[in-house]
Amino acid sequence: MEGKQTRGRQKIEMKRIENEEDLLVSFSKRRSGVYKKASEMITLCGGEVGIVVFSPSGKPFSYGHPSVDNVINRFLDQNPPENDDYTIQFMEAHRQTRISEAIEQYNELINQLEDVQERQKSLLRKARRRRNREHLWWSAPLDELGVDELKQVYASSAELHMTISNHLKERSTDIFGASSSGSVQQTNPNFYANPSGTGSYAFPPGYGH
Amino acid sequence: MEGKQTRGRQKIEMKRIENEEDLLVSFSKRRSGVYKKASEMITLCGGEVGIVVFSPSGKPFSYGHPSVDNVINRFLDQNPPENDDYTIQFMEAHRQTRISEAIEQYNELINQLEDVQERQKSLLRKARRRRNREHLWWSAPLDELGVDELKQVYASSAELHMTISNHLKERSTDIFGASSSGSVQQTNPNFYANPSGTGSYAFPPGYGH
DNA sequence: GAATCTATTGTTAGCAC
DNA sequence: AGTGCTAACAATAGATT
Repeated sequence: MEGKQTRGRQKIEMKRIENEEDLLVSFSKRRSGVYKKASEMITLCGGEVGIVVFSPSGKPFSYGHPSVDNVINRFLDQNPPENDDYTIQFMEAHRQTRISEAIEQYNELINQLEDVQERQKSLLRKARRRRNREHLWWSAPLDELGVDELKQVYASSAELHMTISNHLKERSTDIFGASSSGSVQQTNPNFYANPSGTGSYAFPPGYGH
Repeated sequence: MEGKQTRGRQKIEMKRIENEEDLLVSFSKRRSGVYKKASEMITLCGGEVGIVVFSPSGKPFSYGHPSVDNVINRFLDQNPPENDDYTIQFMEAHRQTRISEAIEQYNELINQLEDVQERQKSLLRKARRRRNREHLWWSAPLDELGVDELKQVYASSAELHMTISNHLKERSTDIFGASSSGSVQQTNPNFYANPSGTGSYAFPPGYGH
């Protein structure tokens, strides 16, 4: 019999927990703690919150009110990251690039296709998160483009057409009159983008707002 | 002189704070508290975290390690929402729709253009969040499509071409031989999507994982 | 491993700046 | 709108079941 039943809460150093087992337990507890804090905040003060957590082993968890997706989408909607934008680049590429150059870039892209295959699968999954109400997003810019830009996009759309045509030809289909026929044009689903930007780091473990 | 300098922390009911001023202070403090808890969790246990908060007044805040965007993107990447997907719909629309029907739908869309103008601006902002490495996302599906699907997309790309052509014509440009010339085709940037899905609610204020 | 316990550390309501 | 104070609450490390 000791004087006390437990040692109670012990002070711990704010550094990574060495013991892997303690670490896992602590992670689970503290994750719940974070959720609870967030929940209390919303209950007391209103507003919305979305939390995404990856465990040390990479397993994803989330909490949100009204829902994670809801809050995240609202956030992304309000935070156009900067100019590392797909659409901006799409438009800029066409603003600054002649058609012939665009075709060149397109050809480069085709050569890179295999290299980015894995990445594209990821992107496809990302594309999946678009909601019903988000249809037409890439047609929206049309109304905001000037005539010159429209011309460029026009050329680009032709490239898309051509790309698909090539896809079809490569699969040896003859739907459009084998490989000849008339109206196929130069096509590109998209143009060029940066080498692969380094993620912009924002907040270190030290916290702020 | 009172016996005590302050009343210290008081117990409060877990319901929305009535006094608006107290509410704002509490929100600010508790938001910091949530950040700190998350920060400690990451420091102690590793892993990643992203938190997005909207204040009662709608102002956005965020905290994340390594960065909000980084974690959010990783999360979205691992959580393909379901089948409310833009790309899936895009593909499905072309899988299930004849070309003539697609054109019909396209015409409907044109008529709806003004109605969805505001929404499109939002979508444009969303599109902006695409990163450099995410270029080509909408060409990615090409490799995963069957021949029949490709044919549909081919028709769709033609519609896009036509759409742009119309845009140009409406602006009375004569770049492509005025309004006649040869290679313009039916075009549609995209097809149809659902009326405007209701957001899927996931987590009520009660928390879980 | 997840739930429970408890002494102890950590968080924060109310108030003032 | 954020910071500092301090007493009173609340979260949790370590141990147990």
